[in-house]
Amino acid sequence: MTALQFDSFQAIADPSRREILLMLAGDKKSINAIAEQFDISRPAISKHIKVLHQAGFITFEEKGRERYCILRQEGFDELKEWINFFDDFWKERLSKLEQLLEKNPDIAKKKNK
Amino acid sequence: MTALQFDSFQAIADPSRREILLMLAGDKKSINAIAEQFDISRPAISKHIKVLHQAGFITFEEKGRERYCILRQEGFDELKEWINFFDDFWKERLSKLEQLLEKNPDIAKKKNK
DNA sequence: CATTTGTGTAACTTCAAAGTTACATATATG
DNA sequence: CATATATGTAACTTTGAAGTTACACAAATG
Repeated sequence: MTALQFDSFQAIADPSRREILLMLAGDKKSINAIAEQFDISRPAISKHIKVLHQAGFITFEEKGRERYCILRQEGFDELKEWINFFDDFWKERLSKLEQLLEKNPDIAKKKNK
Repeated sequence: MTALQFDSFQAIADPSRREILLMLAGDKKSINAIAEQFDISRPAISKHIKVLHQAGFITFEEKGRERYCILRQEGFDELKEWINFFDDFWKERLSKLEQLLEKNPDIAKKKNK
């Protein structure tokens, strides 16, 4: 893989990684516990975990030889802001339309050319 | 490319495609008008547009030989729901903590072991 | 009608993501 | 201490995403 750098958008592009995040919303889990739920090999999961960590979605809690993965709220911030931008865009567009209709109520009446 | 299928998560994983979406938030734009803003070739942009369309982020408005790209609100729904799921998760977690603190106000006091 | 313009796509190349197996290492356990 | 367990990682393979160039074609324009 040689993951140079993963931003949050790339990190969640992979279905397995999204699946892992969902699992961790239930509870923190060890790498092996996560790997058990998948058909792919344990090292493959290990790499996915690494990507999620680099992208800021999870932190670790070492417990002896086990490493527990824990969801990290801040990892979702970039995505949330991105979505919010477009959300605001739609809202603004709607309010502009409403203003327009308020001033020109006749626009609402369908005109055939 | 031979894009088999692109879900919305994969669609926004590419920086150029996110850039295109931002551009379209300003106004609808023809394929060429979009391509002009990028260093990559026009066919490359054409493919990105195709992906964004397949993923539901944009629609087209044909105008003679020009094809205008228009942002489509529904394209963002899947992402929004995904983010909302985790948002709710954090909120619920916070409210549970608050409930706990309300019943056991002494937990808040730092205890050294 | 000939030419220019806007776009789509096929064929190809390159590169990195995602998976694998094999091995290393640290901790836990009998 | 020997073994089992949990994990990381190097080396390698395969696949598909992203880019390119070349070409096709329909619509606009002189």
